[in-house]
Amino acid sequence: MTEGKRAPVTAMEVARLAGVSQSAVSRAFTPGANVSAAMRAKIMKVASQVGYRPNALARSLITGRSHMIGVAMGNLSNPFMAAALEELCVQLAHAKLRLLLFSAHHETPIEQVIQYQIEALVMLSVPITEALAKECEAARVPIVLFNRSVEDFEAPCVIGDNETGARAIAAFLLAGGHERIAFIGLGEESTSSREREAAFTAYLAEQGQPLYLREMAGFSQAGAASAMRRLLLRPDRPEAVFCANDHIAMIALEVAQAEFGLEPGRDISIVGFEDVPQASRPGVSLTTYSLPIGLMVERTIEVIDQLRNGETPPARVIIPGELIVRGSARKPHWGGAGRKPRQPEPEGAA
Amino acid sequence: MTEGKRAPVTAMEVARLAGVSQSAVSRAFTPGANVSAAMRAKIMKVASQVGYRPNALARSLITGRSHMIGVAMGNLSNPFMAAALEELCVQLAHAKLRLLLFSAHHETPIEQVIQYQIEALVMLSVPITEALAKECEAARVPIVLFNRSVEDFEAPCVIGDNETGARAIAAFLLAGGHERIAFIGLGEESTSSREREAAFTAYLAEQGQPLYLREMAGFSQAGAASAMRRLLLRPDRPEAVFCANDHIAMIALEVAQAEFGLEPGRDISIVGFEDVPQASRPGVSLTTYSLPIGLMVERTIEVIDQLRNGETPPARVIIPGELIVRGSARKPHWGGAGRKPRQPEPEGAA
DNA sequence: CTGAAAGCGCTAACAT
DNA sequence: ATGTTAGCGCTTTCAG
Repeated sequence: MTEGKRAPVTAMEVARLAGVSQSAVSRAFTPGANVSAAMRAKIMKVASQVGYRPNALARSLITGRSHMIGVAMGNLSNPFMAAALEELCVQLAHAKLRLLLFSAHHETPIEQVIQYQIEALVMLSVPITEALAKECEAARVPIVLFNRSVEDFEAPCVIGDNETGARAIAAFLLAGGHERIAFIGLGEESTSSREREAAFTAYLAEQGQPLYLREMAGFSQAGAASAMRRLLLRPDRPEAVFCANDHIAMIALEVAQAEFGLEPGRDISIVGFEDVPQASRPGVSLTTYSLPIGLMVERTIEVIDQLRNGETPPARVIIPGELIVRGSARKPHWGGAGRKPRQPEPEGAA
Repeated sequence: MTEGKRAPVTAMEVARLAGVSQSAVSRAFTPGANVSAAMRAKIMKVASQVGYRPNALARSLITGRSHMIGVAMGNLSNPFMAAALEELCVQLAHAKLRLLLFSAHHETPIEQVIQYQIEALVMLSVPITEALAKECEAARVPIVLFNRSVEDFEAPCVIGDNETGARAIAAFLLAGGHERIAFIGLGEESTSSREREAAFTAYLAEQGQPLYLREMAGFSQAGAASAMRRLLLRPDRPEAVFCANDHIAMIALEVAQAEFGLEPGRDISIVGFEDVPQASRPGVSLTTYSLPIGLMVERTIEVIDQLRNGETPPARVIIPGELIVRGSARKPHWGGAGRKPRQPEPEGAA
């Protein structure tokens, strides 16, 4: 260990080198502080020479604001989750907040995260466990739910307009003249899936054409594929299938094409929810209800900021989307529900 | 603000309540410390009653170890990246390390992350910019490259065996009797793409059958699609296309099917690299070279730990994969390169 | 506007 | 084995 592991530069050293007090250095690095321009310039010069960077940990310790936000994520193989996390990452950075990531599955101990003095916890489409809720309450860490509703626990949530979306899809399928209409859900733990299903079946029932069949995909690719297979193996297979999200819908699409030789949009209609980037790809062309991730994240950060400032955010922020008609489902003859499909946008591949 | 925002419990308070010194409380919460079982029990009891949790920030300040690892991610729409991040998240948590996430694009200021005293920075398949390298060097934050090689900057990296993989694919395609063989790369910034291409073309040349065409996808879905279109629009279109990664390959597959009516494996052969979860789906069935993400992440964390302990990790860790033969490319008649395809594994859909 | 002094909550020598 | 005493690097009164 003869390695010259020189200690990192502190404000004290900068102060000495600049011939000023240590608190002057602190002020120089504090945006709205009471420092003369001359002093600040002098300090900044020395600081950059020696490569000084304020220690955020020490600062947080004294200000009581860590600027860190915990994010609990579920399975990233759902492209919507990946997109949401990415957007959250960008917008949090823009709001000068750090993102402390952990996996909600795999039993990551939440207390480990809380110990880092996070100022809020965002649940990315994952359920709140009893233990987690208690820990957060005790530590006074507010929780924000993204793309998921509250259940027994009280917390603000930011979600897409599941009801309007599911009803729009039901109307679209009915208008397309479909008779046997099925639904593939995610699972009972998913509030989004439940809400979408409820609104969907309610609308169908209102129109005197109740849901034909119902399957659950669970949270695996294989589960989604088997759910679709069960549907298509029926003697009278459904004419249309509404899937609780695009991820399931895309798998359903593949099963219909690859295993049953059905052409989506002609032999069978498949509709998703969320409008993930892949949905617009040539080989997918999924009809779906879009959820504006950018806006959802924006509102989420607003909620976080309110929480950080001791204000009371709305209990429930619902973001409207729109029906995106592409090729995976037969269109009504009058050609009209929803807007015209969006163009594929530039999307990363690295 | 009449709200009872009681301050969080400190070790001092616990000490008072338990009638012991504050350092005793500290010791009680330090695994290998010199405390009697009785004292620890007494303290733990009081602590849990008042909901005390040690402040990790204060601890880090004094120990000089934040236990935080910065992770710079690129575009998560590439499923391999999503899977890698997820695995990293789980394994870092298991190693008692926190994951501070930020986006390498969108110019997130790296210094903001460094100020949090991260102990290492993992670059998830994203390039190191000049500025970033300098900042990290000055702050003495070691960098680890994941799925990406070094270029002008010196840093340990953990990568898949691009050379062996690309050569295996080339051999497989040659054995399949393909003559016009093309390559779609990611872009010159991607070292993985470059390495895979180099080994691929080298092997083809060695066998006296040089690469037929070469296109670049760039980092967008649209770019990958157009690259494939350019290839297929040729009067003598390629018989086989090797794509630098599965993400590109899956888009190429869709373009071939949806826009040109070609059946992969019969009319055209398409091969990817990495073996993402989607590659095994029924409608995709992509022949590819698998990269074991779990192992790659494991080795990455080993490197991080060495760095944290002042040891010198290997400059380059290369993880072997294996050729996964599925249906997207014509197989050799002698039926033999590579192993039999893996079964689809349970994979999240939430 | 600037400097001195008092901590933030905790760990790590020191004593005992 | 336990308590006492210094700080970690910084912000924030409080004087001047």
